[in-house]
Amino acid sequence: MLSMWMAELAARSGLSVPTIKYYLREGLLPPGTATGATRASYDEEHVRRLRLVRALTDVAGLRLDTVRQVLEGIDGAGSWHDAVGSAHTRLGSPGAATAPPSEGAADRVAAFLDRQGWELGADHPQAAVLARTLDVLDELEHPVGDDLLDLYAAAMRPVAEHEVGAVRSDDLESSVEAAVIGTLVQEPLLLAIRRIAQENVSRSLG
Amino acid sequence: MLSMWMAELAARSGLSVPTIKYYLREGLLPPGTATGATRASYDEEHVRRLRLVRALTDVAGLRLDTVRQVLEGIDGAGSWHDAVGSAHTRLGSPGAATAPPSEGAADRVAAFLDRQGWELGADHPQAAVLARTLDVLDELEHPVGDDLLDLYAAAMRPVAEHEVGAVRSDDLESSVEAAVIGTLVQEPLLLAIRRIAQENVSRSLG
DNA sequence: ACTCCTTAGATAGTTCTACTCTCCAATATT
DNA sequence: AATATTGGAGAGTAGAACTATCTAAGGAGT
Repeated sequence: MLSMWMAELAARSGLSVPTIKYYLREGLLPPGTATGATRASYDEEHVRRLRLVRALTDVAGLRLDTVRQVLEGIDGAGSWHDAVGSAHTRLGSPGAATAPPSEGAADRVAAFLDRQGWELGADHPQAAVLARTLDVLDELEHPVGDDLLDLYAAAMRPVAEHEVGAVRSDDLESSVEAAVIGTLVQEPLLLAIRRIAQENVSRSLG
Repeated sequence: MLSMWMAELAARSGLSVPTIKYYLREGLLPPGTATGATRASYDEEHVRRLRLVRALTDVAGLRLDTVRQVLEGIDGAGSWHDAVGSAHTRLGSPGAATAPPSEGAADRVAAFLDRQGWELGADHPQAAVLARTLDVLDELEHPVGDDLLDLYAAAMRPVAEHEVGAVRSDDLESSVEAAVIGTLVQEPLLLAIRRIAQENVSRSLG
């Protein structure tokens, strides 16, 4: 099964032919190899790419233009670190345009990163998400303390170590793709488990 | 500042008057107390509610109809556990309609919950999210092992205990609202910290 | 060679979400 | 009395993600 036509690509990916054409137009799927003016053949890579696109939209909840940027990052990345960094740079927060964080929140985030021994440009999007979320929690009169941030960090440190260590492949291309999957598609697992844990803890406390 | 008119509610919440009217129509904001045929007065609760709505859309990334369902859960909940359970029941996955999970994935989730000593109806939405995500990861040829699930559970257990323990208020109403905030609005904090941790671990490994 | 079917490529239309605008009559305010 | 604001209802709009239609060019079977 080295190559296939559009109809089979649609069948293998579970998407309709018009949807795949739309993804081609939007630059989410590289064009097939043209075998004439009205024919192009696709291969296994195209099937994988389409499945990844759907995972990033349906499971990770990304918008298509974000998916496109993340995929461009995959295609251009030279290492695991590049790929993850590139993906994170393009992510920001799930919702709408983020207002700039307050100075106080930015300072708290800087102190937090310092406490954890983590280096990160202060202009990194995830630092901005952190600071902005702290602001929103303050506005909701539900401020979170530095102890919670440190607890989150303590919880995520071994998780991150395991996840990064799990992707030790010689194949750079698939390793880079695995980085994005491991970061974005596994997020719902972590959140679902947190929710389940919360429900069980709260039940056990009456 | 016991009560205010629409114009001031708009100013205090940062939303436009038409948007607030829209939220009233959609049942996201309870109506003010009418003081005549063309006048209604709003209070501090309305300001808080509007801020919560924006936090749930902008920060937690929920859609408005999901927000409405979650808020209805708050208004009807009798306990922390009820509120969180109700919110989780209405959440499902971030993206589109979820296909039913495979039998194998459902079995793995059941075994996982059993290993962790967690009780949860097999029909609980978060269990379905878990199973469905496992299926998607398999389809992406990026299967995750039970060890990762157990690692996530070990990481989330102390987090959940701290979070649930942090909400010990005598005021039931604000406690129930705090449950939803603590669950949903704090999610971006956890995810951002995971991403930052991943980047630092991967940098430290070269 | 002839007919039928599929495809690439382009354009236009649809559905859904979350607003945003416009009106109107009924008040408040000045 | 003149002006401004509000509640309520309906229509209109912008963006995202498809979906449908059309055309011309191949290719497949006979």
